[in-house]
Amino acid sequence: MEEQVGLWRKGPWTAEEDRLLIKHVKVHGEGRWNSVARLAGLKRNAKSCRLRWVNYLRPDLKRGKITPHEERIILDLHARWGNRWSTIARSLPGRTDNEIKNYWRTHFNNKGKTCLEDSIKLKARLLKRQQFHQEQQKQLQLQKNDEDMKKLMLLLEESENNKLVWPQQDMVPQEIQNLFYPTMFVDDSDHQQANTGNSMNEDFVLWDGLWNLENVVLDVTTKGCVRGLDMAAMSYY
DNA sequence: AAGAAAAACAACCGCCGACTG
DNA sequence: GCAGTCGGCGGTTGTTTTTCT
Repeated sequence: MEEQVGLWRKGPWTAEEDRLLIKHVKVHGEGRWNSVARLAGLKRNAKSCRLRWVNYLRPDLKRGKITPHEERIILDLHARWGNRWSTIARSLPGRTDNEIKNYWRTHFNNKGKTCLEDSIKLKARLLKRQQFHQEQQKQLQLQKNDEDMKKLMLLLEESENNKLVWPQQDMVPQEIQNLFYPTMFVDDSDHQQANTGNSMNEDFVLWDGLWNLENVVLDVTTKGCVRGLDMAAMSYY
């Protein structure tokens, strides 16, 4: 058995190896990884075959970046479970334990770095994100202004054609009111939506909280380290 | 534009628990 | 009860890609 170990191929998988493994699993299903190599004609050991399938070839895997929503789940579950990556992965369909583990290590595991390094990097990252955020807001506002102006021109044109007059403000159509006095018509339901609604609003709420965190974090990092999840979470933002 | 540093990704290793003969 | 096998998990390392200076 020992002499066979030397025969196992190592290193990156080739497209042909992937094809053989996929074909084998399609026919025989997952499991019995020890026989996979023999049956599929692969020079890979059981562990390597399983890992390749689980982490890369499985059809239900989700590709692409970890979303902010997934990130929050990871943070939350890591606070609860610690490094139990497979447990965390079960709450994120399409994501593997390996992926989550790598993501955590890259973004949150700052062991061994000094507080000064943390604070400098944090500051730079915050500034960058803040600039990006402001730029995004500016673009949105410009776009909205443009649309509003078009709407307004249309309505005015319509009014002129129909010779409409609005002698009192309460007779002004709601659309026109909104264009002129948008802030006057924000009601509570809007705020509730901001707290519980779509991801866009959720992100704004999150950002607001995070910008406020900046001072706290920088203050803390000058006095000493914050340990555990909080520091990890903050250091990312 | 180029080199350095950081981030992201892929894969291996050792350990452990469950299962089986 | 025990040894061997298998599958799964978490830690770690190596490689590639992206970003920064």
